[in-house]
Amino acid sequence: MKTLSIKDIAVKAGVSITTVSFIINGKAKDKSISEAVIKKVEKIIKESGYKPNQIARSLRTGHSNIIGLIIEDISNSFFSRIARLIEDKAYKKGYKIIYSSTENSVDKAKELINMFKSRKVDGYIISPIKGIEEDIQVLLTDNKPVILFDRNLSDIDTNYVGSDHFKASYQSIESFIKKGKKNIALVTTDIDVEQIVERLDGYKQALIDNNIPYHDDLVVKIHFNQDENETIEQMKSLFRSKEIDAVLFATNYLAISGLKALKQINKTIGEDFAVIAYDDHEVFELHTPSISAVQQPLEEIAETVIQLILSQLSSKSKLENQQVIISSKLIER
Amino acid sequence: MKTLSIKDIAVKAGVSITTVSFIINGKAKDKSISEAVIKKVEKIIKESGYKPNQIARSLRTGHSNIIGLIIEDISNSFFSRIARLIEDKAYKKGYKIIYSSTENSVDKAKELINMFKSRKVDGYIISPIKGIEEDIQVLLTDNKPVILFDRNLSDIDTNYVGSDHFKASYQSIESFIKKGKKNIALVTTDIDVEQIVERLDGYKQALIDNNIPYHDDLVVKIHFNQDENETIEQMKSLFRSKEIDAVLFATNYLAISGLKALKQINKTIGEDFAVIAYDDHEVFELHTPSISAVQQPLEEIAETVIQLILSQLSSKSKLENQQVIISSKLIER
DNA sequence: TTGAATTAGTAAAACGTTTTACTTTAAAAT
DNA sequence: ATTTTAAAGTAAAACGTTTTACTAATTCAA
Repeated sequence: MKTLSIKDIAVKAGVSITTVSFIINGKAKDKSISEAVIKKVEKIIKESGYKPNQIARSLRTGHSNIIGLIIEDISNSFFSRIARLIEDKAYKKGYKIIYSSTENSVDKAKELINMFKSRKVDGYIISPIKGIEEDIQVLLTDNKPVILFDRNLSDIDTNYVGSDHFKASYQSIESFIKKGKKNIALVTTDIDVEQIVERLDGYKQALIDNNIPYHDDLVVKIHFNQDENETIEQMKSLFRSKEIDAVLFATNYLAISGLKALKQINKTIGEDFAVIAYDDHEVFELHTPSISAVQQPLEEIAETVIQLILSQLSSKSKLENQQVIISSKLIER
Repeated sequence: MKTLSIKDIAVKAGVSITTVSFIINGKAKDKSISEAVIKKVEKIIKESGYKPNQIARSLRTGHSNIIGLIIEDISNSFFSRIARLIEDKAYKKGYKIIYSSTENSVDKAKELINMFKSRKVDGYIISPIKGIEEDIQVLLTDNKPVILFDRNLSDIDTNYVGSDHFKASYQSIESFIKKGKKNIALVTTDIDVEQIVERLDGYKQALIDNNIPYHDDLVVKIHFNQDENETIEQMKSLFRSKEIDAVLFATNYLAISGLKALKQINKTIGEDFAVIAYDDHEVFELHTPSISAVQQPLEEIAETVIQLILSQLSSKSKLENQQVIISSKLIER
């Protein structure tokens, strides 16, 4: 069964393609198509189950009602939750989301942007990595709405939604210090993205402000994408060799690996060993003892992102760029 | 800056559009375009950064190199992990994935199928729900490759990849029985999908085969999409009111809620109260005590799905439908 | 009663590709 | 010296829409 085209409908209704198109797009009134014709055509459309070919439509109009979402890794719960929220909200406004993971590869990120571009997505929501500034700039000069989230790119002047990573990190370390911790470690990753750097800066600054010397060897940078077992080994050696009494994990998956490491060396979390994870995760609430975590307000972030992009999409004139910083919450458990 | 079209390239190179098209599509040799022209055109393409408009391409060719993936909920780690694996593998073969969540709504699922259809995706990977049989059948009569996974639809004759839910459930219950458990509960959901039904059947059959009477009130069906707190309350009343010594959770998110419930009523898992979760999750490994789980072989499932769909896509003739059942593993912790 | 305005609708161009069927020139075969 | 074949390339149709500019018929105004 050949799929129906607008032409088939036109023929069946005995009117022109133009007329059908006007009716489909709600412009019938405007273009003075009679009520009778409208009814007749609509009936035929309903009965036949005709659905306009969006590809043809996009080719003609230049837009797609699709928003591209580029994230680091959909299997990371932070991103998958954000993605779900964004998808939900976009869907309600008639937009679809295509998403794809960069896995922190600059090449893949560039490729994704190109793919989205050649598929004529209407806007971009990107959790960016360094090295794609140029590509994003091209989108901007092309007048495409771009919203960065989670991480900012300082060289790029566009919209950004994120939380205050510096502050959250700073406060986490301060909470350790208030509890009398002295040897506070930071386990982070080696990827060079603003949000990770800020977490490191917050760590450093909190130490300095509290007259605790900063020791390079208390900061472990785990190679992104490395095998988890290796990560666990690295952490075990950190936890064993140093007199650490507290550790901040800069991402939730690092914290999870960290918990595994601690379990393996039978080190218990408690009075003399405190832990905070960045980005909450179900594991932390259920862990015994439960684990404190920096909780980013996912719902708010998603809401802001989608609201920003939709207002860009609907406004004909270029809106002013906005930087929205939403506070994180330290959930002490 | 207007975006470049194939025509711009043709003009710049002083050749016809046809020639450029042949070169782009690697048909230059075939169509006897001289080496010199090929080189020249390729150089211009490289320098100008021209990327073919995929929309126009799709309109003309009728395919998109996009595979649609329809799942229940991307924020569920089972699905997000599968999605990531599928995306990865598809990507390597030059296919992109568009995914979207149904949230177990028949209407949304139908809408998604329609959206994918009107966007001319080349194939469909669907974790289906009851009520969309007709829509899937339409895809099939339309000769589109469809792979169902995780759950099968018995009315539909197409490809399916999944694990043996009946068996895994059966074995889980048997393992309880071997440990001397007598009052074994099942916490499941009320959604009417084959995979959930099979888990219930496995539970029942294992009891029967071991001469343990089946009690209706040991099976709790949690309403899908209901607020988690309500779920937790329901579970608390189950765990408190009955003399239960073991419980199988039919999904990982139910198990997580269950663990929260247990924590709230201070019931500890151990000698006289055993737990198994269906679908593994990081929580279970790290929980104290760690929680046994039925582990579906995600990698294998993803691999099989993608391999099936790719072979369908590349073969001109209709291939025979395959039902691939991959065994799950009960991880005893 | 004529010209203007309104109503109801349509023909055809355009979006950017791919692909079929064709042309022209040169080389090879007879 | 003619015909055949091969090499190198191109014109134009087609994919399914949207949209602009148009026509024809009717009504209205003066």
